[in-house]
Amino acid sequence: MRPDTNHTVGIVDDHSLFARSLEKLINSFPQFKVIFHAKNGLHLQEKIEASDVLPEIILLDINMPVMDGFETAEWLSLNHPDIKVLALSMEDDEQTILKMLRRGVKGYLLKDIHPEILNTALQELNEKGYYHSEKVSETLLHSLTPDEEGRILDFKENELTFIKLACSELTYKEIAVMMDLSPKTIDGYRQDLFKRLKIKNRVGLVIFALKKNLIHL
Amino acid sequence: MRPDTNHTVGIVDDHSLFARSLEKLINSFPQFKVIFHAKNGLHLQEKIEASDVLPEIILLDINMPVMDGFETAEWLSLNHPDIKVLALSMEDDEQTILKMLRRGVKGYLLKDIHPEILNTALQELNEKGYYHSEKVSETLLHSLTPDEEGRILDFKENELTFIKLACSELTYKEIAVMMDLSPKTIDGYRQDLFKRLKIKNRVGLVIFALKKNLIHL
DNA sequence: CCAATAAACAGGGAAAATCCCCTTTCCATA
DNA sequence: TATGGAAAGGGGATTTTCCCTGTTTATTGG
Repeated sequence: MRPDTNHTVGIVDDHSLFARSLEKLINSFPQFKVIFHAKNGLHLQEKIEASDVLPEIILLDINMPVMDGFETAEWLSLNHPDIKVLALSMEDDEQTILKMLRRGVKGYLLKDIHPEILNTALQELNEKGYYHSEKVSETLLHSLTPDEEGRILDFKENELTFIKLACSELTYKEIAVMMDLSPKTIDGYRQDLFKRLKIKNRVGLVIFALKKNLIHL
Repeated sequence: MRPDTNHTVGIVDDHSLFARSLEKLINSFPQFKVIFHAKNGLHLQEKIEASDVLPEIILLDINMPVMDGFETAEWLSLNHPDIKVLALSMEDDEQTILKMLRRGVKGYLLKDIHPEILNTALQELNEKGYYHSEKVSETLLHSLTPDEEGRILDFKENELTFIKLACSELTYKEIAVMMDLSPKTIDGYRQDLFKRLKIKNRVGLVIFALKKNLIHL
């Protein structure tokens, strides 16, 4: 751990006025310093690939043209998994939050930001590696309880991989090979999921997975 | 046709500053008058369902929290098909434009709006019932030519219905019944599409349909 | 520690659905 | 009349789906 000063922050936000005031706010915190702006995901990629000094934290707006927050978060988690992403967004609906969390985002803030909250969030991101507001924790909890149709959405790791693979043109046999399991085991997963999720066939599974953001197109 | 004055316009737009300047601009046109604002789709529903004097035209922002432009357009086309919707959006990518057009939007404007263009658009909406910028016409044309993978995306009506039904939990037999065709004909559609679209199975079709926005979740 | 229980994993077998290649019929229309 | 598309069909291979059984591997309570 290094001294608690001069942690670097990047901002990706479409609304330039808002972004600028954010920057001022952040720079007023002694430990943090904004090192760059980007107005969308593409712009961010360029900036990151150009410079060699990377920010430790990135504030990421979800609503952006060109390359939105979801795509950007995905790219960051793949290419720079060590950068902690704090998502900013107007929407506080469960789906959106889950979508971002699944893409490896480390924190989530609604956009009407109080200085103290932002400060707390940045602090916790640094110290604990994540920040969860009550709203987010609530969502996490909620996602583990039955959905509107009374289905349990708590999947085991293997089930989740199966679902993802089933949402492709792969055959069940091929899925079995990929997961290094017997085709019969795969069939077990399938049958169990169909029953639990009350779906009739593989198309149903694909649709379910998409609706619940278990997979992305 | 009634005299060319005082056509009513509704605005649905998140960015309140922008929306307000839009309103001023529109009210400066002699023939048009803004009768209400809504800050998102839900808000719009309430306003529409409350009042009985409906706008003839609605300017609809695509990027909105809570209930976005796509959903809103869908709702409007189902519940108020006679209201002409002019979509406003930052993004000018083909997919987005097509998505809105498929939802019955009558015109599409990029958001950096020149007063004359807006005026033209409103005029044409009233006179011809639609407004197409060069960009949109271009997109329409483009959508009928082969896609990135060299596939032809020009579907006949029956094929389109088949695709949509195939993206559900229905069986091919059931689809045949619904479309009042022999199962063998359906099988013909299936086989032909698989070949043309270079896909392996029904899941592939679902994914294709979603990517091309032929269906919505 | 051991038995009871649960779970993940694997198999057999059969019916249904999907997938594929090919032919025939019908009909519009150039 | 010829051409081409849409609809319908035959027949067979493959895959999916379903139900039931059995084995192995934790896990937990006594």
